[in-house]
Amino acid sequence: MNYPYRDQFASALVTWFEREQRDLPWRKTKDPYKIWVSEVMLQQTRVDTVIPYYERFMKSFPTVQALADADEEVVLKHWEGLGYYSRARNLQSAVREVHETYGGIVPNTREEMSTLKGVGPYTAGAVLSIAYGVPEHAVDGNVMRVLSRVLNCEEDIAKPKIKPIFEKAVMFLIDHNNPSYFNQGLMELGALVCTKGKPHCLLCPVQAYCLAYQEGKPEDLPVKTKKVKNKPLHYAVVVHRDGDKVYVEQRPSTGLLSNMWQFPMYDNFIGEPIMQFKHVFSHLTWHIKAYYVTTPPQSEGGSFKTLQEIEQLPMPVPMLKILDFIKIEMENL
DNA sequence: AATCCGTGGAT
DNA sequence: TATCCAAGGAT
Repeated sequence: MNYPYRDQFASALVTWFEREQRDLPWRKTKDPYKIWVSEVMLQQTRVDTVIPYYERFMKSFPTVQALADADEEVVLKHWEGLGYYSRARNLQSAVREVHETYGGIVPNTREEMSTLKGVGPYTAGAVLSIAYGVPEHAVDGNVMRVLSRVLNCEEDIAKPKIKPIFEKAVMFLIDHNNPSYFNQGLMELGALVCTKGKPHCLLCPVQAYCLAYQEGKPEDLPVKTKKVKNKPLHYAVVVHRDGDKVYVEQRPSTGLLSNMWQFPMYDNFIGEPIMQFKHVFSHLTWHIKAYYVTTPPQSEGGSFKTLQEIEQLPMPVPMLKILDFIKIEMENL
């Protein structure tokens, strides 16, 4: 590293974070378990979205033991609407591992943490630094963007080989007196000041130490290529009704929306749809036509349940839309 | 290395 | 409307 502002950068960043940090629920604690839960929820998910989920989750599962003892279905219900549902299953699996193998104490080394399901390089570093004060890197999307500017890196940060470079950079820059505030400061700076569109350089505490700013083109960074093609899929979702009960089934334990509940999905169906809409995922789009029938389902494995029972089951957002519709429909019977 | 895995807000 | 993408990880 030939970056000349190491100590000044770290000092200015930590001082700024002490003064400007947002008041967030998970910043009221140093409980490693609670920090861990927050970090998993925050993966690829916005702060404002996470807050109510985090509050509700902590009321129901305030400790490692509480989450370890919970039913998976109840945990998934708490995750409903957050997306990436494998996070919830992996988190509970890992928490059970901590409960059984580590006596309920979240391990404080990267080696041990990294063995836990759903804990990757970022989450391990975040928990270690924030909860335990261990000087470990926690490089997320914010940090990639901030460092690409501070270090004036013109490489394509979408390339997998770049991230380890920034992890080494953090280990070089990190404030050993306050790894927690250094890492959080880096992320907070990316969220509030060093934003992706037009960064607010006039408000930046490390403007004087930013190589891209010195070059006069911080808004041209980072360079990031990517193209994800979204594949359209057409489905018929059929609501089989028998009296006051409706047929629901659980999705497989692997793949898209694993273990979530749904109304049966078919490639095609004859009749007049009660509603139709599209639901966009990261890499595919469901084009849904929903149908209402009083005939038995073709599929097996599910069962007829009342709406009150169905409301207790974790369902993905597109199924919740259909559920809302038939709730109104069946109230009028 | 490239894909898969959700959702909703911002532009 | 289309695109990006937000405190990533698993395969």
